[in-house]
Amino acid sequence: METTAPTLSRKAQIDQTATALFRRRGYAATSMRELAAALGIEAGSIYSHIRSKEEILHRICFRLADEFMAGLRQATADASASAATQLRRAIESHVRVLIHDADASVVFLHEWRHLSEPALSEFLKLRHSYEAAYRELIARGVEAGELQTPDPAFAALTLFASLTWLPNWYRKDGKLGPDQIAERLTDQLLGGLAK
Amino acid sequence: METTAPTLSRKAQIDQTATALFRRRGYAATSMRELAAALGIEAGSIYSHIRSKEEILHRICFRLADEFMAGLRQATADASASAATQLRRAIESHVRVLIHDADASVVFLHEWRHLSEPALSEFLKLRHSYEAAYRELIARGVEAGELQTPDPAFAALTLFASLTWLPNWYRKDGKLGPDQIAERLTDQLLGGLAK
DNA sequence: TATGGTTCCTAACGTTCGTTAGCAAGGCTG
DNA sequence: CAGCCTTGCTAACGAACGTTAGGAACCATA
Repeated sequence: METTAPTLSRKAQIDQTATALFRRRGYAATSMRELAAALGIEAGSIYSHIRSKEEILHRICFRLADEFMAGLRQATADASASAATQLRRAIESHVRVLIHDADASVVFLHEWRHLSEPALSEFLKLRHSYEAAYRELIARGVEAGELQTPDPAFAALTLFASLTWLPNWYRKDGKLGPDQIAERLTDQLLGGLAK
Repeated sequence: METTAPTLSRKAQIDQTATALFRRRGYAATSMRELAAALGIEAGSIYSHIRSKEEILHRICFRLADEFMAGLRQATADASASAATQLRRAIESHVRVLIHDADASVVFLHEWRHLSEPALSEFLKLRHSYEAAYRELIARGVEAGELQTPDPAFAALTLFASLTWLPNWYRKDGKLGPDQIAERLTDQLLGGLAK
């Protein structure tokens, strides 16, 4: 099981370096020669490991989509938990992914538009279903009286906004951990919260 | 006064078309030939009106910075108003700019990083002072007991997040106007609000 | 009727882009 | 030791990039 890891090693290294560059400079403004220089090799050499520049972006975006989706599924797996609890768990999971994979998350959030079809449509479908699940979670919580908010749709928007903005200010050495951030978000945006 | 308007007409048209393209495809991914095609002319012709591609971006970013700054100054001009009232007015003004100049706002929010020095540093300084003013406004409101929030710094972050996210969902034909959005933001993010 | 400003064209410049072909060195596995 | 896989190189391809030069209409004002 450890024997296949070195096989993907260089490719994973390319993904990781590209992720950092895509985040800092943007996908379109990052050239393959820049990426190669950051890796200490020549531009042509990259193509021994990947098929195209967009393939890297594709891999980043869909890997993160998988991580976010998996977190959501896990958070909502326990059907006996209240909607508010499921929501808080989902937010916690989302924040954890954002923090643990910060560079890739930013690429996922902002560079997906440079995907070409049909990957673009597939990506947008995933994103839509993810957001819809959150909206439904909030609606169920409000309906059950576990959450209070004057406008559920508006609360959902504010929630996504805060989650998307998080990588802009989060510092690893800050005083807030994932759980505390998730708690604050839930409290601040959704009034009460039933355990 | 109307005679100088036609003089700038073509240049303004270039700015406007470029703004829409920069928003949809990103600055780096938008070519001068694309921009020319959208204008119905050849690429070289653009340079009768502008000096460089970056000059367009520069003009967009700093024009919006001016608009946001002017709104903030106006909202805080009345020193006799409470901090909470000044904050609500500032948010209202910000939302109004976002909605009225949606394309340019998105470019302002996301494409500024493609500015080169020294414009980049100048831009960041403006942005920092703008955010600092909001943080101070919130702090003053909390100190005066007009606003309630468990964590003022966190509330400021959530506020900027919601404002930045707004162009992503706002539709002109939606049911919420600028004032209602500003009111909801203030209420949702800052507990009570003294008139 | 001359002049100057605005507008746009064609043609091309030098550079950079993503990508490919062909080859070679090194290491692991049979 | 043979073969394969990984890794990287040099050199170059065609395309696209931002930008410039030089010229030509058009339209206003003097």
